[in-house]
Amino acid sequence: MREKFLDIAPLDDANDTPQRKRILSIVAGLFAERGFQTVGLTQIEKATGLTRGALYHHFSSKEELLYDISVRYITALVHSGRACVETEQDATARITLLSRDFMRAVFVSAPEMTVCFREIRSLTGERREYIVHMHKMYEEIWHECVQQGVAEGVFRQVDRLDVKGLMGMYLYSFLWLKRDDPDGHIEVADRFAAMALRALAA
Amino acid sequence: MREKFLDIAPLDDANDTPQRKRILSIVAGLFAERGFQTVGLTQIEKATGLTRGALYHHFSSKEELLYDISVRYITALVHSGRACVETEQDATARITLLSRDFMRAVFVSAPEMTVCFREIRSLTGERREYIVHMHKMYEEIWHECVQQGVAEGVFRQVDRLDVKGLMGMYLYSFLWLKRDDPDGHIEVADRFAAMALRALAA
DNA sequence: GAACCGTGCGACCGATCGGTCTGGTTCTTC
DNA sequence: GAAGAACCAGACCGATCGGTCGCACGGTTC
Repeated sequence: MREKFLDIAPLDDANDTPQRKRILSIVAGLFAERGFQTVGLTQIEKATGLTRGALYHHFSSKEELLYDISVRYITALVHSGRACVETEQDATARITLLSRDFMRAVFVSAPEMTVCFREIRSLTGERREYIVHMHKMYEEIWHECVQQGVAEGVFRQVDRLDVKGLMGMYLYSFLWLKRDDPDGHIEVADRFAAMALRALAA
Repeated sequence: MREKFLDIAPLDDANDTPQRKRILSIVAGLFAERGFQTVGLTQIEKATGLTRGALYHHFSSKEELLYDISVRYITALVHSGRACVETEQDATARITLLSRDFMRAVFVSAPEMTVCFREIRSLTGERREYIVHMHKMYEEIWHECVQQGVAEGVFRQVDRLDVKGLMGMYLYSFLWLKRDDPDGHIEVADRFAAMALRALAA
């Protein structure tokens, strides 16, 4: 599946300059707060302190900005999700760790996550397909974790619908998670993990 | 709280003509599919078969279209939610009925629900406040149901965070619920109710 | 000092945006 | 038959949209 998307730059971020990163971070905040379509290039100019020419020196289109923000976030999430699965052995511990990892991602990358999940429709063609694909990849990580628990006998019979329910519980958090409490997301993660484990228990 | 918003028309839909309803339904589909900001008046003209003058005869602005779609959906949802609570006696039955009612709303009013939950940011001033207020009202219905279960002793100690988790599980469904299966949402509702009851059980 | 290059400036482009306005037609209701 | 609601046709408004282009500045390299 990956080779299908090889021509969508950038799949690696080796060509990331500090300036590019700075722009992406600022623009992620704008897109998250006001929405991709609402934010005009004039606002981006003001927020970054750069003019149009300078912006188009770093990026080839407004959509590329959106894609770069999204692809960096979702790729990092999938990678850290896989790392969680490899770290822990039994299904219960894996779910707990995945829970913490996701809430941490929501906490530290709230704007990027908001943009990545709410503005997919503004992407077109292969770029959109790839982000959708990565979303599915992440859900797959949870699905496999849950199925492992079923195989171990600690979870009841569970299918994709139950996993959708879990994902919803977690995803919705980007709309209400408090940003001022530096440890709040850990408590949320543990409470949600407890709910998930109760809902899945054999 | 209600009197605060009395000057936002329309709070009752007595002045709803068939044509207004037709326009709102079509536009809800457009907004849900492509987003409020993306859809221009030219597209609305094409989709409704009306010209600009005719549209502005029925509505005073594009934002009013968005508000009318949202307020009708969320008001109906809160009303039917309250009816669910009044119909059933014990907390378990109430949750089960609320679950069915919500999934039915997602099924029959998917575009309106999508618009109401995803395009709030494009509303301004009191209109936005009112829709946000109604969202809280709906969450309050669930919260009270859950607290009743706690008081009855059938649920464990539960707070707002757990309710947020439940709401997320349900809300997310508008993104993946199948529209072709006429009874699919009932199965989803019952499965989700079962998950909720497991997660809340004492 | 000439050539080059990464970076940035800002005027400018055609297209489209939401919204207004004039003028006229058809239909129902009193 | 007067009134008025519903609607059509479409020119027009100022503003803004995403994007392009030619040029300038400061360093490096030869």
